[in-house]
Amino acid sequence: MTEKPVVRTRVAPSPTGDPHIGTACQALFDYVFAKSRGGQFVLRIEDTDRARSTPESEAKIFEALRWLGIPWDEGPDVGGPYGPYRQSERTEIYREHCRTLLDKGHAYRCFCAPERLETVRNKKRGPDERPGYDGHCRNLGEEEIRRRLDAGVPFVVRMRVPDEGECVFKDMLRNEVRIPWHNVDEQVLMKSDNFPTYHLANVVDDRLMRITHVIRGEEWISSTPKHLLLYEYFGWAPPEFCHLPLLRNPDKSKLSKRKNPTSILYYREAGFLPEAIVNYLGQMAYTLADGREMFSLADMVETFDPRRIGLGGPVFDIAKLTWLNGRYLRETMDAETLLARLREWKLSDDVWARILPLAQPRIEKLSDLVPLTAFFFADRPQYAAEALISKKLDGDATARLLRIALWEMEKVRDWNKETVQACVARIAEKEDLKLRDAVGPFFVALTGSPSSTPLFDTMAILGSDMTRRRLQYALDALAEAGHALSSKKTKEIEKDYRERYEATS
RNA sequence: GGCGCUAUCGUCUAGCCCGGUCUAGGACGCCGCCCUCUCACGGCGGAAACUGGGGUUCGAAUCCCCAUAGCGCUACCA
Repeated sequence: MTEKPVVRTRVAPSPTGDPHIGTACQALFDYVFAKSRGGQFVLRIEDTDRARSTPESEAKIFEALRWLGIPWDEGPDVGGPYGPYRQSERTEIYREHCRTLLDKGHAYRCFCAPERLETVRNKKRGPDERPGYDGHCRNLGEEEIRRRLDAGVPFVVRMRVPDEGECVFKDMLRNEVRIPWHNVDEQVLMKSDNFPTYHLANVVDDRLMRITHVIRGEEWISSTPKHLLLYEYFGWAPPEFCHLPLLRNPDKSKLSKRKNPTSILYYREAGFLPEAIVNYLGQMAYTLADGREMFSLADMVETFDPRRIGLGGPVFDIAKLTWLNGRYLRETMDAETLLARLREWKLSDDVWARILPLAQPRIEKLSDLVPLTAFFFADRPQYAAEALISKKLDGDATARLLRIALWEMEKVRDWNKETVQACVARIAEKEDLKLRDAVGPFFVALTGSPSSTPLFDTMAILGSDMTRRRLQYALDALAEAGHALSSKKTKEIEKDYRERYEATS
């Protein structure tokens, strides 16, 4: 009797920015699938992009998933038998596997300069041409390779892809997917910094970590042939593939922070409950057979049937999430529980201990306190859009300032009073504004009033996610008041921003 | 442009695999009414969808083909 291998799934986020609601959704389905089959769920950190990955972002992923209550059996923080679970700690493994491919002739070194690749990429290609790389270094002679290696010419390793035939694979949720090999790019496997790309690392790790079911976003369908080919090159049996539809913005495009709050931590700050979010996410492209709309993670595990996963990309609708959240608040807790939850959230002595020193000098009666500090506990402060505008800064200038601030603040890694102050000061300087004038719109956007607790302390307490969300709200308010940043205008600002801010940073 | 995926109310969806029971069901949002010291909750009701065209069939939301549309991928990002 052959024993069926234990079902193992994984979520493999890359720690570049805020923990994304889409990652949570994918993690949820991976988790539920594994658990419904008595299996294990693994968290792996894909930090092979060393330019963009940060430890702060990784920590936020743990925090967000833990807060949501989706536990992992193995991961960088808890360990496990197939570690390490952080790709940056597995580089030697990838290098070995890369050597194998090179030795077997399944991969080749490419010495092309980035500039050349740029040209190749931008060249308009005919319908019969392979996308991506043009195969320039595909058949270099031994000698030629040696010569460049000796000369220290930087190179990448690319996988070889057949010219003929097609890749046919079965997706758990779809019929056969057929993609002609001819349309598959000869992807880079090893970058010139000697780090692997997603494609190599992902296949090697899934194999070594005994992943049986790759449940991931639909955006990966077109890369699946590459992955399958790698399994074949290594002589490994591939796992099952299951591509989940992507969460969408209200305009149906892939869910993005441009158009929606996507940071899980923002939802926490705004007062959403983890069980409501998990429940709502479970409703994205999925329904329980009995039609229940309120269900827990355990309910989902108990009844999970992957065949009930729909394939249309669901729009992430905050209004409906809000309604569901309200049901949890009023139907699942008594006053005592609610109070405990409120304390767990923000109404704690710890938080008050940070707020009080800012508020005390500004009150004359005890009764002044709550009105003065209410905005700390709100999601969107209430104010008229005109309040954001001043003589020094008209509506358009304010919009520009806030837009730039949003970009700059994304880059603040360790969010505290000092870093945030430096950030705003830098913007004021670059925009040639006195700090005093620049700060006005921030006060209103963040606190709802031009006079309030000190800005930078306030920002530190609100936190990165909520601060940035409120700036976005302010931008929305300005847009409604006739100061919308068109996408053209935004592009102009962004170009200008990149030139003036990044060169010197 | 190329390749791929998808397609039921504005949104999340049931139904589709195993055609008739679908005058297409539920939920969010919206509107109206009721409850009520206000508001909210709750209750009741309403407007609102099978993308189009061809087949197959006695019969198609359900099966097939084409068109269209949306989305994704098309990086030394994942």
